[in-house]
Amino acid sequence: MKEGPDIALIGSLIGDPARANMLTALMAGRALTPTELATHAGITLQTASSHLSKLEAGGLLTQRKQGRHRYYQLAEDEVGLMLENLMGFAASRGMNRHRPGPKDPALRKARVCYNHLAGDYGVRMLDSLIAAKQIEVAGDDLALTDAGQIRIEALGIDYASLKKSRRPICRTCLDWSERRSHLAGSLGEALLTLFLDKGWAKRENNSRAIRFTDSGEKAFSDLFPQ
Amino acid sequence: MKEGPDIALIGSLIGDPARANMLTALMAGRALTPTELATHAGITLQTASSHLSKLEAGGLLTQRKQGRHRYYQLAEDEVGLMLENLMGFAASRGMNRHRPGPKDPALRKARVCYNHLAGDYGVRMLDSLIAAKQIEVAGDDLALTDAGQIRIEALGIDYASLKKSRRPICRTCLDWSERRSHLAGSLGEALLTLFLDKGWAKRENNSRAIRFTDSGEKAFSDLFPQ
DNA sequence: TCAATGCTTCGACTACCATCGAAGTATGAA
DNA sequence: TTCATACTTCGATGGTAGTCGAAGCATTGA
Repeated sequence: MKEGPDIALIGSLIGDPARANMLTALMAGRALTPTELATHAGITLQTASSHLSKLEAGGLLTQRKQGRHRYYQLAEDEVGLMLENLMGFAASRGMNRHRPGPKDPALRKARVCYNHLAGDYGVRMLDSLIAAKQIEVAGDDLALTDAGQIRIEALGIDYASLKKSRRPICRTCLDWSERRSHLAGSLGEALLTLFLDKGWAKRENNSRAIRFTDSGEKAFSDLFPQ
Repeated sequence: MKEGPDIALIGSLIGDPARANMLTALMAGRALTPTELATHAGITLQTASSHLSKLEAGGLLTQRKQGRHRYYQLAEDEVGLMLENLMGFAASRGMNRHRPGPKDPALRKARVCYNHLAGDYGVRMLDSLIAAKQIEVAGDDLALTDAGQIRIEALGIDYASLKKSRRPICRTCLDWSERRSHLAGSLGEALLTLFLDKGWAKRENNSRAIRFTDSGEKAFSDLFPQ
């Protein structure tokens, strides 16, 4: 056995179906009680309690007591991202139980993935950019075209500062509800920041869902026609 | 409860320590044989074979046959990325394997690895041989010096027949309980055989543990002082 | 043809863990 | 105080998966 991070520990935590169901339920972002999570997972409260303490000990969940309830939620954003990544991978392998993606329609429509836009809107945005030849596909990689550069500068995004960073400007990120790629990288982040700054959309609190305003919907459709 | 990609399936694949070790070993990018992977994971070939077919069925690995060897490697780049992501997460949580290796103290002290001596005693033996300049370290490889050759012949090991074989005489093998190298190769095998033949040590049955007799302990310490 | 090597399959064993009933603890309400 | 709710802990059970020995199959080399 070599040195290195213990992926087996995390794997075994996620590997139990009951625990995986609870984690999936918690990915909507809301905090849930053991009773709720037990029904999500189809197990009794005692069993759920045992699972939850293991997940907490493993650093995946935190709990807070409130009256006689205990609320569990994902420990940090990082946990949600790690799970999202796993789900994307699983979905790409056709490892679906029933219907991929979050149950919550709001999450399915638009949500934060890492720091960029995911969900139906995220996929549509990338499709539209490619169709307009502002982003080019080269194998698994994406590249911003000259037209694309002009376009994002017109939107008020500082291309020079994106270029300066070591991070890739455009990257694909597999969307686990849509099973298709959306736009990640520093440009993905800059675009989401733009939407939020312009007031076109805002994050739901305690959730990774993003809600577009009416004017935001319109602006988005104009910018990224289908 | 039933929607969403099946992260439990992947989790359980990664969740077994033996499989996690194999995957970690394969993250270097090279294709490895079942035999190699078995030693990496510290399990027998049979067990490794069973794990490998599960990993292949799960889409994490592919194999190709080449002569009488089978080479396993990560199925696609995506798999490596997913694992890297997991490792990054695990590392960020400080989830490093705190106590690697077998629980059983006897196994930790001395055991068979492949066909040579591993565990604390295995590491000590190699250290001692290097300190006595009977084995030379050259990068990842080991070489028997002239002094070493004389020494092992004095012990009654037939150097000529070792030389004849195609197998390397000295090889390093990473010790999964000690996290350091011990001596493998035909010399490693010959030395273990010597210990067993002289009655200094014997294999516990139904285990890979090796138990040294009192006289064997003494002889070992004389031969390989710390 | 025979022997050696590399690997898989089969069968049996064992250890672990998820599971749930029952009992115990904590909080809040009547 | 007494009861109800929410949850945890304990103990027992059962199923499953990891493990290895033995045997079988395939390839290579002599």
